[in-house]
Amino acid sequence: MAELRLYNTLTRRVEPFVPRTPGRATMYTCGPTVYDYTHIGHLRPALVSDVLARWLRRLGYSVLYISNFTDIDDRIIERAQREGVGYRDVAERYIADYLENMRVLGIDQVDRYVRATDHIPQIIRMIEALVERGFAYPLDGDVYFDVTRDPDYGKLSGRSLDQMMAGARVKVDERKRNPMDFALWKAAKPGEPAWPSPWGPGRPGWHIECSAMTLEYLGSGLDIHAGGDDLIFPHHENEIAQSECFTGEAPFARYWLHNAMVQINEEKMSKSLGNIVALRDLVRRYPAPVLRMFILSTHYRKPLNYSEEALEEARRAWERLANAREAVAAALRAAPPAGGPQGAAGAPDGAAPQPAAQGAEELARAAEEARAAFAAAMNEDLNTPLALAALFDLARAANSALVAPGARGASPEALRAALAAFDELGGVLGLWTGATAAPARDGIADRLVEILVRLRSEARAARDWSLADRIRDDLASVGVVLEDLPQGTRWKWQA
RNA sequence: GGCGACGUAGCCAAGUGGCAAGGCAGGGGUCUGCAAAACCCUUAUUCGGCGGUUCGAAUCCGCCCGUCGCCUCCA
Repeated sequence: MAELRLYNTLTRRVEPFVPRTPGRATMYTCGPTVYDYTHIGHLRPALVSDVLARWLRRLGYSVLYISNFTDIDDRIIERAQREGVGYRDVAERYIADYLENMRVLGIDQVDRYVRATDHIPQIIRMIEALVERGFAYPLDGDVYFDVTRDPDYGKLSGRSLDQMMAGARVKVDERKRNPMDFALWKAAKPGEPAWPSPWGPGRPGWHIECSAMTLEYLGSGLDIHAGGDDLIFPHHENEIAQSECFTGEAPFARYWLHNAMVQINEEKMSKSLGNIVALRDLVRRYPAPVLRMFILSTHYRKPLNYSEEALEEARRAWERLANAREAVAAALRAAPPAGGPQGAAGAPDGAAPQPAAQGAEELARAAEEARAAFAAAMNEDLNTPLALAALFDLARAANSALVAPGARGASPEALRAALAAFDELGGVLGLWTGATAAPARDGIADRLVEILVRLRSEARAARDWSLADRIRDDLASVGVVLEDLPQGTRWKWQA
């Protein structure tokens, strides 16, 4: 199998993934600052990392994946003061919102979520060491990192200190040694949450918590550090500077992965622009796989424009895959035991050596080709749009086999191979989480639908088309879709 | 002003030197009581524009046009 290759922001190239320790992969993905509801922009890095972790695990890596919440920050404090509640209340509220959205979306690869405020001692120790070694300096209760002490400063974002100074558009704090020095520790103003420190009561600066937590759990030289590309500068640049100066080792992280922004009306979606689409609203309107499909339909390093039309298109595209998968599963359920043990759907190795029909061989081969194409796409910098194309090709092959003349297109063996490919490949992308095209197995609503479907079948048998159509239309109005097949009527809930 | 990314059919989107994947939408056909789903055929002589390199470029180089992002909190 071809090796995994990833685009590394640090080198600006796609390069082979060679982990620090063979067979093991460590990941850290920057999570949100929790001061407002999670929006679709936050979903992209979380989902890309989720799929990356799934793929690494499928490739056989032992993965340790950490993500974080920045739960102390100026905006959290502002919000808490505005609402008259504690900063912790604000953070907890939005952490809960984030986690609930991740749960619904099947984003479940993170081994451990960590919080800045749970690592204050580590952060303080790190700052102390940086001060002792002359990389940082206290100033009126703050502590700043001296960027001129890091000769490599700017290597991630590809800019030099000179350029930054020249292009600086911010009014500089005159007290700092250099305009680009950034805060490691911020002194508390009266009434603000604070932790005791050698420099007086205060709180961590924005970047230090990620360095402290990354080093705490994954150590220096971790494999993959990911996040949105708006974090390249200053957040990740500063993480690198403070971490490498602290440990004396480089690289702090071997591969830096950055996803492009989610846009809306060709403009970045962000809280400051006030154009966010909250996930909590979106997940009520679209099944998880559709939302995953929407994100994964564009390569992670290209901007993704959000629109209702794009979401509807993703819904239809996903339905095509789900329909094909369900058709294969249904055919397998209806298939004769075929000499294999118990021959039920999903029965392992029912390898009865029977001469496969021509079409069946084609389907089995299509399943193999889908696996190969999918793997090749994923290995080439997580090319999920191309990986999806492999699934669409499989869907066409499966559908064709199922309508082949004489029904000779699909042996149980071939069907099992196709279903396994659908499940495994689609599973890497999380396309079968939550809602499926298959009717649920229980629930009073389902049973009532089944009663109506049976009544309609009787009406059809009696050639009472007006009654049959009325039942179908009425069911459609409550979200039930009917399909009359030669074998009988199939129904499902509208995705 | 500095740094960077991108510009492929009606729309979305792969493809980074050898005759332009896939999806959605559209058109024609098959199947169906009708519909849905599905299948078959069809929809870019052309890849923002202009030059250049090459036997050959969407793919490499230069310039131009356009869009977006970062440089300040941001996934």
